[in-house]
Order: sequence, then C-alpha cells, then structure tokens
Amino acid sequence: MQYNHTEIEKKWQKYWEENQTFKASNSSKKPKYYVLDMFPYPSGAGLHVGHPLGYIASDIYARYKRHKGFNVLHPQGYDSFGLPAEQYAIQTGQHPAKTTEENIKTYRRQLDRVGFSFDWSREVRTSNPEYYKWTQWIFIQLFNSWYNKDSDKAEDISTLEKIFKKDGNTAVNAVCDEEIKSFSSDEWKAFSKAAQEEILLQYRLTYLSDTEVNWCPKLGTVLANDEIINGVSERGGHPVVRKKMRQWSMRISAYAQRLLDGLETIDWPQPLKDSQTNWIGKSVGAMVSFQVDVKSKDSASEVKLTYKELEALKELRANLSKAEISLWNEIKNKKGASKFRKKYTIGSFLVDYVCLAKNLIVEFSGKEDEAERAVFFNKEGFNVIRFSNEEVLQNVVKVVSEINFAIQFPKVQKTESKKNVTSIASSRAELRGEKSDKIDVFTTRPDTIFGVSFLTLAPEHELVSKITTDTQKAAVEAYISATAKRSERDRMADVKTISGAFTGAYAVHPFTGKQIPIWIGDYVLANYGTGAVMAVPCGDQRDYDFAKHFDISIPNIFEGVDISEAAHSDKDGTVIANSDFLSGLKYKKALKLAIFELEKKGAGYGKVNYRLRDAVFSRQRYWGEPFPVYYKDGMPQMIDEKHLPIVLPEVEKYLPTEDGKPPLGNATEWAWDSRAKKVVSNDKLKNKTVYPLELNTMPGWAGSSYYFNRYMDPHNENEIASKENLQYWQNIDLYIGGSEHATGHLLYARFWQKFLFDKGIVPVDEFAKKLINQGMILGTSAFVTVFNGSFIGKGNANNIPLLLCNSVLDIVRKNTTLFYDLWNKDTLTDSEIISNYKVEKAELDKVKNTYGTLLKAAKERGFESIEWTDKTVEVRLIHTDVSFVNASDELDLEAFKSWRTEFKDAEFLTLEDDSFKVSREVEKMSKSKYNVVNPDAICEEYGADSLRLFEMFLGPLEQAKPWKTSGISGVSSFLKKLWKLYFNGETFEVSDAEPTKDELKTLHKTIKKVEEDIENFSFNTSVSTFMIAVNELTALKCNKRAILEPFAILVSPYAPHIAEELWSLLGNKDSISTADFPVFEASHLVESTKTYPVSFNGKMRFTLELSLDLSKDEIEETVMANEKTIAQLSGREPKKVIIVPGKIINIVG
RNA sequence: GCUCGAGUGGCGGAAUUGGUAGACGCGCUGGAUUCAAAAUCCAGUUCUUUCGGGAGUGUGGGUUCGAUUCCCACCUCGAGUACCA
Repeated sequence: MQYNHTEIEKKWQKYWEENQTFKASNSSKKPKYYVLDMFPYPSGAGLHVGHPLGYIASDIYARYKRHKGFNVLHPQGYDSFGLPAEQYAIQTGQHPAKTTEENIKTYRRQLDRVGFSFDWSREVRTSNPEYYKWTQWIFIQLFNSWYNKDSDKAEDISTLEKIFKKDGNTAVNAVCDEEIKSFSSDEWKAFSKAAQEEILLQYRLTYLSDTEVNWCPKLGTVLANDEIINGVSERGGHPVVRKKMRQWSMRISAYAQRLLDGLETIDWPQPLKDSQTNWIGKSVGAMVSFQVDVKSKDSASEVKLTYKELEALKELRANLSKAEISLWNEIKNKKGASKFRKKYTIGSFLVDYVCLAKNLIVEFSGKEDEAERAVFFNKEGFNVIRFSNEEVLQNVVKVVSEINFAIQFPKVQKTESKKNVTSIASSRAELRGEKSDKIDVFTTRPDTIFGVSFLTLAPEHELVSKITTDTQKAAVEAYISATAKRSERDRMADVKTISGAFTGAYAVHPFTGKQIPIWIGDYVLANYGTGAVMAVPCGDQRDYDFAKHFDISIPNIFEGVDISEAAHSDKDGTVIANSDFLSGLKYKKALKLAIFELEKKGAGYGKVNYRLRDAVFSRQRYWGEPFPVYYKDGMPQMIDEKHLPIVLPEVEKYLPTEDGKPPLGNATEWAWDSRAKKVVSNDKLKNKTVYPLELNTMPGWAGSSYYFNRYMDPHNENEIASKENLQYWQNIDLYIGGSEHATGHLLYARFWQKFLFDKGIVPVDEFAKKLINQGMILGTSAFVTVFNGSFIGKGNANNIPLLLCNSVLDIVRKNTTLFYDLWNKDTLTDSEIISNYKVEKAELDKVKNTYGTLLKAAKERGFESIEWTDKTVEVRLIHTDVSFVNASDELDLEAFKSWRTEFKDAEFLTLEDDSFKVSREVEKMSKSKYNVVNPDAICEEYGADSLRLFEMFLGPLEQAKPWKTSGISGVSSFLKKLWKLYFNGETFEVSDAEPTKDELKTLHKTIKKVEEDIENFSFNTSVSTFMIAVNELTALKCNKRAILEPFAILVSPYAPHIAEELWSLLGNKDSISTADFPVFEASHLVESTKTYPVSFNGKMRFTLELSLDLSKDEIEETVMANEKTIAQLSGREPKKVIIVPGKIINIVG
C-alpha cells in the first residue's frame, strides 16, 4: 500500500476532533503541564510557513509530555482586536467583527491542516464580549487599587481611604502622581465627595491624566513612538503633533522594581531579559542642585531663591486657596500667547498669575507690598490687574472676562520703561524659564562631585537664554540655531562630533563654593532627566571629550589613576581622592556619604530613576475593548461588575467624529442609565440619571495580558477562572513566541499577573516559567534581471525588454566596458580582449558567446543597435514569484510571462541553451517580495507530517533561517521509507520475532537521542536521528514489531498522522497519544570493541578496531606493532604515546 | 557607540566536561530503471594532489599530546538599543 498522506491526515484529524483526543482535564492524578503559544492576530493574509514554526515546536513538546504521562494543557485562541480590521472597516464599511470572523475561519482551517493537538474547547477570542468582560473586570480591579510601598503590593483603595480618614495622607507611602498636596484627616473629611474622588484618582493603579501624546490629526488617532518615522506617521506620512489629552494610564511604574526582580526567577532568553531590564532602565544616584552664580550677572532683578525656598514655592503652587483654584481653573487652559503661569517669580516677587507674552500680571489684592510691586512691575513693562478674593468667589466669569479684555487690549506701556531696552530684554529672557536660576542635575555618580569642572545644559534648556551673558550671546545663539537645523535623527546619528558653546555664566559648587562654568552642548538631551548634567570629565568619556575639545580643566579625583588619555569610568576598586570628605573612600561608601552630605546641605537628595513610564491605556479607536466607565460631573465612575460586559456599540462610521472625538463618539446608543443599569440611547442623556460613557477603547495589549489564565477555565461566567483551576494549572510551563513582544506584551502581562497576584486572584506572580523565542523563517526571493540598455532602430517599438539569466548576468556585469567597445569598434582581436579587458583566457569563449547572444537577440528582433546609456550597463533586478522556480533555480518561462504580461514578448538571454536560472537572495517573507510560501500548498503536495518535520529540520528553533521548498523532498522521502518498513510490498506486515542486537541498538540509541533532543528543544537534530534510524533499519531489513511499535511512538510527536495510522495498523485501538514513551535501556548500547582513531601529533591518520577490555599498555603494544603506525613513524622514535581508553590514541614524535 | 548572538562545503546545518570536523538533508555529478519524463534505487561530492599525501571550522597569536570547542587581539555579519548623565 502506498503512503497516502492526504487520506491519512484527513482521517486522523477527523478522529482527533470527534474523540476530543486532546481535551485537557482540569483535574487529574497525572502531573500538569501547560504549553502555550502566543495566540495570533488573525490577519486577512492568512498563515505563511513562518507562522506555524513555533506552534509545531510547542505541539511536539506537548505531545511528548503526554507520552511522558503528563496532563497537558495546550490551548489556542485569537488576539482578535486590532488595527488592520479597523482600517479595513474604514475603507470598506465592513464591520470589523465580520472580517475578523472570516479571518479566524481561514486561520482555523489552516491550523487544522497542520494537525496540532490543541484543545480547541478552550478557545478564547479577545474580541468576544464573554472574554472582554474579564478584561473590563480587571480594569475595574486596577481602578479600585493603589500601590502601598510599605507592604510593597497593590491594595484595595478602601484601605487608603481608611488611612486618609484616620491620618490624612502625610504618612502614606504610595506610588502616586507627583505634586500631591498634603492634607490632614480633618481636611480629608471636610473635602467634598468630588474633591475626595479627585484625590483618590491620583493614587489609583489606573488613572486619568493629561498625557502628552503623538497626535496625528489626519488619521485622527494617537500613535505610538514606533509608528512615527521622521516626524510623520509611518502609514501615510501625515504630520504628527505633540498634544495633551486626557487619557487613562496604567501605573506600571509601581511595579518597576518587582518586574526587574522577577526576571531572576524565570527561565527566559537572556536577550529578552536584557531588553526588559534596559526598558525599565533603573539608575541609582542623586539629584543635585547647582545655584547659578549671581555675582557673574549685572542685573539687579535677580531671583535669589534658595533650594528650600524653591521647594516651598513648589508647594505654594500645589496648595492654592479656594479662590486661587477657582480662578486658575478658568485660565489654566489658555494656550499659546495667552498662556498663564501660576505662582511665578518676577524679579524677587512672587506673582499669582502671569501671562508672559502679553505682559499681564493678575494678582489678588491685599498684599502688604502692593505699592512696591506696582512700581517694579511697571518698570519691567507689565500691566497689573487685581481682584479680591470675594470678587473671584462670587463671580469668576466676570473676572475672567476682564482678564480676557486685558489680554486683547493691552495698555500702552509707559515710555520710561521702554528706555531701558536691554534691561527689559534680559528680564524677558529670565522670564522665559519656568524655574529660577538653579540648575538641577541627575547623576549616578554623586561620589565624583568634586570632579565637576563644568555643567552642560541641553541647548533647549529653559535657563539657557536667561543665564547667557551679553558677550557670549552671539556664540550661544549661533550654536542653538545650528543645532535646531539638524534633525533629531542627524543629531543622534552623529555622536562623534563634539560641539557646544559657553554661556558665560557660572554655577556654584555646592561643597567647594567654586565657580563652575556653564556650557551648552547637544550631547545632553533635553528630554531625559533634567536636561542638564554635571560634567565630571575624569570619570565620564563624553564629558572628557568635551573638556578636551574646549580646553576645560580635567581635575583628577581618582587615586593612582592615569587620565591623560581617557576618562576612568570604572567604579570597582577605585579610590576617590582630592575630594574633601570623600577622599580615600571607595565608590560605594563615597556614594552614600555624598548623598548624605547633599541632603544635609539641602543641595540634593538620593534618587532612583526608572526609565519605565506609566503606560497610556486609551486609544481613539473603535475595534477594542470599551471601558466600563461613565462620567458623572466629569468624574469617572466604574460600572458595577455585575453589569459587565459593556458591549462595543454599533457605529455608522469607524472614523473619529468631525469634532475630533474617538469613533465611539459616532455611536447613538452609548449612554449609561444608572438607574436601569444598562446602556441606553444618547437621547436619554437629558435625564438626570443617565451619563455619557467613555469614548476611548483599550489598547491591543489589554486582552493579551491575562489570556493564559483564562484558558484554565474559559467558560466560567462568574470568575476569571475558578480558584481550583488556577491552583491546579498555576502558570505556563513552556511559552513559545516571537521576540518582538519583549517590551510590549511580555512586560504588560507580567505587570498584570503581579497585580492579580497581589489581589489574591492568581496563585503565582510570574505567568510563564520558561519562554522560548522562535526565530523567523525567511523567504528565499527569486530575481530575474532586466537589461536596461534598450534596443533601438525599429519604429516605435524601442523597448523590448531583455531578461538576463543568473549566469549571464555576472558576465555582462564584469565585461561592460568590453561589450561597449565591441559594439562600437567591432574589430577587437582575442589577444586585445585578453590583455586590455582583463578577461581570463579560459573565460574568453564564454564572454564572446554572451556578447554574441546579446547581439543576436538585438538582430533577431530587427534592431540595428543597442542603446548604451553608459559604459556601465545598468541592470534592474525584479522579483519573480518563487512558485515559478524549481529546485534547481530554473524559471518556468511560460508561467512567468503570463504572470508579468509586460514581459510577454521579452527576450530571455541564456548561454548555450541552458535553462533560464534566477538569482536568489534571502529576505523577510512578504507578499510584495513574492517569496511567500503558503502551508496549505505544502500540506497539499507533501502532507502536514512533511511540513512539520521540515520546519523542524530547517535548523535550531531560536535561529532565523531561510525557507527553501526544494529541501522538503528529503523529509518527504524519509516518511515514505518509514512507511515501507511496516510493509512487505503492498501488504502491511510486521513480524513478532525477537529483534536482533543491531536492531535493538538502533532503537535505543534513537530513544536516547530523541528524548535528549526534545528536552533540549533541539528538534532539528532529532529529525536527522529519525532519518539515520530509518536508514539503518531499512538496511537491516527490520520488520519486527518489538522495534517498529516503539519507533512509531518516537516519531509521533513530530509526524502524528503517519504514526497514528501505523499504530492502528499494528492493532492498537486507542490513539497513539495515549501510549507511553519508550524507555531507554543502556544495556543495548554496550560495545565490546571500539574503533580507535589513531592520531600522530594530533592529526588523525587511520582507525584501528580494538577490544575495550584492553589495558592502556596492551593498547600501546598493539598500536606500536601495527604496520600503519610503523609506516607513519618511518623510523622515528615516538616521544610520547597518549592513550585515552575508549576515546583516542595519539602518538607524539 | 553600547549590549547580546553568530562566523564550519555550492546551500540549510551537525559535532563542544577539548579527543575521528563536515552527521542528516538539499543541490550537483555519474550510473541503473524508463520510449521518455517523473518517481525510485546505487555510487560519488571540503579543497588540493605527482594519488604517497598535504591543507582545512572568519584572521592572527596563545595554552595543550591534541582546539570548531578554552584564552587574548582583530575582522565581518546579524539582532536589540540609541548620547540614560
């Protein structure tokens, strides 16, 4: 009987489905094992052969574990919310749910064909309301939680309220918004409900805030950083602007340290751990404040605020009085030239509000020094308007309209103030900065503070214009404008060029009191840290280079270290010198002491900086999870969990609304009736108990951050999963997926898992014990070359394309000058060609032949000549579909011509009637490169078992490797040979005779190797082990049941269909998946002799079969007596003979 | 630049407590079968050679009886990251 993969595979796939063979039980006496693939986004393009790679590996492992007696959970589902379906909906009006459903059908059909052992009864889809009910539920849990740093875990928000009620917020150690005002318990109780809610929102693990986002007006949505290229959107190239929007954020920063610590406990690839570590970006150090030296400035109107006073000022800004808040709420949103600042220093005065662009100061009346202030402000060119507390409280609208009037119709400034133009100018410059003239820097090396010899500010730093002296002004401005001209990209790419400018100003060293020059330089980034660094040239290479370049002093503060050539950035073993109280100390101690002294002086404080930012959780999109949130008086309210899910509403259009609201703004049925507890029509918003629902949806990573838990109990309507199931399955034992999710999905999922763990919902705080990144399968693109010199001389038909095959291409390319000259002179002799054109003699005929063919092609077409654009022949490589190319790289010309009709009449240039060969190159698999291979086609032609074996055979799982369909014939014929072992001609026939020693040896060495390979995820090598075994068994003509039955089990994880078929032919009733894995017995591999390699000076010369019973001396004796040895030595006396029994013999001499 | 990974035939790749380099497969060459092709089977296939042998795992050194494997320096390629103070 012939091996018929189509029939067999269909039969067993049907069997598995009907018998629910791979359905996992939630309780079993067997140990559990959870194998998971990252679930796919069902795109419209379907699967290509690269996609199943990881699934095949995990499937082999899952099947292996079943054979090994585990209760295996191996589910699959779909990450079915996402942008492509939405984009398609915008273009075609098709509901994303519909296209998603269709795509899933395609995926399922393709997946089924490969014969995976998925437990489909547990399928989840993130876009199903029954599923996203739990996404919404987790969101509510996050909203109702805060992070207590003292217990180092998330706690219910009620515990926070209790503390507020009892002690206020001063003693709370929480992860929360910055700049929260402090209050006592009495104050808390006095706050309105709304005020309390506002405060709590600053502590919740998911919170609303005004976040600066990348807004693309044309696309009507927010873009992630990686969706922007060169300042425009990746798709469409539309401009992108920074815009503040009120959005939900996730307080992932609360978990920064635990996310780092957890990495130690999980078996994930090191590069992946590295990139998460990098992303979290922990740096330990200190904030240090440097005062700008006022003596170096001439202006009398300097702000002389100390660090403490500034801290106080910060507090003042945060703690506004009732009237102040009320007015601030009205004017804070003014933009552009009308922008107001609160509690701002003008000269040495602190004003309530100021609009700098309009020279307008707004103050509350009744200040003691009102007269003095008025004089100074007038002198500086400001208009001042004053209101009383009462005026503001009684009618804030009237106050605002007066302010608006003042903005629109500014009073003419007094002439006297215009006289002193420079004074005003310098004063204006001063006002541009929000901070006073104190420069904060973050440093990881406060221990090197005595090595500071200058400060560097980013050119964009707000203090730059303020502190620059008149003499340096021109230089600084020139530098800033030069920097501004360079794009961000140029600036980052060009790290080597050192550039900068001196501001002329000096700062004061917090300990020595010495003057430190302040420079600007573009090696300091405005958007990291404070945009300023304390430069320690002896300890930091960039500072060192800068100092060398500008001839700034480089004080050495390291004991016995030479810094004449480069900076010394080592920490370990370095002893600090020339550093006052730090001298003689090692790094660690110096660091601690420096921070201690800084804090004592009020000049700084210890700080741990994380690069990890809170994650924005709102998307202005349709096809995502709706929030279970409605707004009452502008405050977000959670919908009670018993009313979940809140189902995504229908909309007419999937685009943002005309007034810029997200797509859900188009929904007509999108309001929350708080009495009826359901979503109702927007018409009812007039009712007092009906409120607007949130219009944003959740991001793509929401649904994928916990799905692995849901698989444990996917149909549970009351819980995310039952306690028992969670307890039983715990977490993923083996997780396989791509490395591109390193800092997205895999970080967020760890975050949610830790949160759910804190809340006692899940039993473990890391969701995946082991993770493997499968490598990408690359396509092998095929190219034909279009010769760009055009044929001319016959009417209008000038552009008959000439296609060059691979072998001609090289000749044409190498000999362009020769061809050009041949064409024009036509009288070159062979010897001229050889000597003048560097043509190898052996190549001569080939070259001339090629030229002749080229010429013939032109003449045959009736053309007189070829137009040479240049001596350099230009050629153009175009992709051809890989399906037109056979294993020997030959192109099917007819198929190609009918595919690309513009080449219908083209000439195809080959040599000596060769077939037309394409050139090949390895590239990413993609539709546009015509190198996509569809697994369906492979299953059709070779079968799923061949596909599975071949994908594994390509190379190591983690490695990127090119796909070449031609290679599949190897595994395909292996399966045929395997099949033949069980057959005698046309009939199935196995013998019950005792197996021979050799047969047992083959079986058991295969068991050993395959078991080791699977445990090490080295699937490629076990495929070759199978091939070797089958070759050996074929040679032995083995048809013994005792060998072939266990062998079928060995093969079954890899090629399950054929294994099932053979298993049932062997007379077994149950699926082979229920069979135990064969047990390796070492006794079958014991040898009595060894074929020793005999080496001379380490080079193997011949082999010698010797008994393993021989002693070292006996071996030596035998070897030395051997005639080959004597021949090798040719009379020399060996210096030494090395004998490792059972391994090698090496003769030195 | 930094971090990590990798360099082995025409190609994918195998082999590392240091012990016969190139397993297995593709491709190629020759042969058998066939009217022919496909399929199948057999033999060969790192390079070089005066057929004895010699050289050989990116390059150059080192350790060792012995190095693809360990150490040092360098080169190339790939991935990630982007001046993180």
